Amino acid sequence: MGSAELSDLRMTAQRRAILDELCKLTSHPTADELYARVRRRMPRISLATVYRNLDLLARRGAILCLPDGAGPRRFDGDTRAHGHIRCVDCGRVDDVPSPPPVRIRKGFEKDTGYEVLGQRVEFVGRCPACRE
Amino acid sequence: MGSAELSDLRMTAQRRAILDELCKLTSHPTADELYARVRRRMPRISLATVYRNLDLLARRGAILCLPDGAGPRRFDGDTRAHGHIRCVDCGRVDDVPSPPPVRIRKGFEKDTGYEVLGQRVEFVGRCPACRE
DNA sequence: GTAATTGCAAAAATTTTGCAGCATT
DNA sequence: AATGCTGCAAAATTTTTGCAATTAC
Repeated sequence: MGSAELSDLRMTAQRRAILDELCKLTSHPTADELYARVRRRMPRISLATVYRNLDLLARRGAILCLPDGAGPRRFDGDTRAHGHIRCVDCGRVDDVPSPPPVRIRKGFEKDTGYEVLGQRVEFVGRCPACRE
Repeated sequence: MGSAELSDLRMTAQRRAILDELCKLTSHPTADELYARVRRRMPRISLATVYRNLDLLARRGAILCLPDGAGPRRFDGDTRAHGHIRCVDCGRVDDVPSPPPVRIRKGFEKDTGYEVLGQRVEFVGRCPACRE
């Protein structure tokens, strides 16, 4: 949702449905899971359309991409500041309160020559189900 | 290198070569790039062996896996505390000084039920070459 | 009307697996 | 000797792309 630069995109029914379903979910779905959901409303949509839209939306900051060390990427429709915790065993991702932003040392931007755009903090752990 | 639990692994020539090349590189290579390197010393090694070893080593914390939003995963042989900055345009990853650890609020562990094992801070930005 | 977007199918890219033989412990 | 590991080839998984038709602007 929200404040991102979507004005250069045409709002098709498919795009709206994808965005809508993603924002409705709190489960950080993979492209395939989201496809299954959207297909219930729109049976003829293709997986390629889901991928294409997730890519476009993520590029514009309208959604978040949460890559994992293994398995498919996950996506998050909630772009408000918040952190994530990911289970090392099953890959599940949950939200955690917004971690305080890490202060960037002046010198590191100068040393690396990078223009810094943002930062991500992610915790890794073991979820309740996998702790047993 | 170092302090990880490798005692349950047999130290084969392939494993040693993979670990050695990865630790020598500071470029956070993909599995395929690493394969190309190791193959110069050991022409008959297979890509499957590289993947299998990267997986085993990462699981034990002997190396780090740095998944990206798009494209293949990258790996890091340096497990000492340090952060990363990734270019949004070309995917290149560089090291930055160790960011201070984020203090975990007591309640969030209790709320989520997760056992917290660690945390990752990653900056995103635009590298010198892509800024032009 | 124009150009972005779509569905479909096919391909590409990335990663994993089965298996028989080999090597480390 | 036992069992983990390897190379090879094949498969599985995940993601991207070509193209003609469709649709938003």
